[in-house]
Amino acid sequence: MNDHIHRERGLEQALLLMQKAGLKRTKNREVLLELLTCEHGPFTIEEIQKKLKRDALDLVTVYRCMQAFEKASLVRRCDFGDGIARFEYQGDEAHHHHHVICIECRRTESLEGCELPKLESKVKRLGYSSVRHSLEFFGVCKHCSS
Amino acid sequence: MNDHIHRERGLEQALLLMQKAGLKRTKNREVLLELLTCEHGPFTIEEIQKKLKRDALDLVTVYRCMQAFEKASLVRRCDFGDGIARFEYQGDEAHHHHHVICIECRRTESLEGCELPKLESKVKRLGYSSVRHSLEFFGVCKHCSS
DNA sequence: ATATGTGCAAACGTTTTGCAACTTC
DNA sequence: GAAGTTGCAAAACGTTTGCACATAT
Repeated sequence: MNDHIHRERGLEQALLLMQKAGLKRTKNREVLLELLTCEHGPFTIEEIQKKLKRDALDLVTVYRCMQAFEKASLVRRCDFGDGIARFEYQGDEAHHHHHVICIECRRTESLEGCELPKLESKVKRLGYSSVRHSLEFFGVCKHCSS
Repeated sequence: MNDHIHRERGLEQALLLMQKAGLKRTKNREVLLELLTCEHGPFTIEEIQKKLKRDALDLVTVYRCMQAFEKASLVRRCDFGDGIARFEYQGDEAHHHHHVICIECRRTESLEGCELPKLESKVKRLGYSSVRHSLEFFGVCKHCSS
């Protein structure tokens, strides 16, 4: 189906971006990028490893690949304030967005849109370069408050 | 001087709030609150302990007090994405604000103002309760970019 | 007198590092 | 064959927990 073809495209594109960044194409990285381009959520390192249990990647390998992917801007690191890093595929269009995190069950949703250019330019006026920001919402979701 | 008197006031008020929250007034907590009401920045646990070296608080004690203070809303926990918790005094007026963090030297500045009520209400419409958000800016500061 | 706070040591969970073997280009 | 990647074991890091002793109300 169309959907299936899109996924293949996404993966091929990711692999291309990866090689353009000087990273070698290995089986491990193929499997990792396949997962990340197909499933959306931000995942912890452990979640990623568990989802790939058939391929039995070492945890350390997942860590190192995520670091490499992050440096290559293939992946975005999300910090939800619980001391566990999460990663999310980030194609060529940056597609900047934020998340809502339930402080009880840690379920997450994506939030489209984000209008805070004022603060951003304030920061630049303060003399900072390479400015980026992270905005996360925390709350108790429907499932947990009932 | 006036400034000095203000500080005393701040500390007395903090101690009052602390006791109102059911926490006992101990020498350790006095010293901690004195530091937190006088100096502004968000501090890591280790920074706090080092600044109080004369009083030689155990690291664990600092951890536990900060937890207690956070629960009592005396202190705000800041997560700057480097896996190290930071704490900042937060008087009775919540005085909501954000920070700019230099991604090289970790120096921080406070940012007044914050207009993102739209996203906040979007989150509430999604069914979340007790919604809070954290917004942090990251960049390379003047000192580091030269 | 009771509940709360403290210091020390030891554990915890996530992440990083060292190194020898292996794979990609 | 040179550079980069992997798995394993071990370390590092910030943080939390258990427990006996001390202190505040």
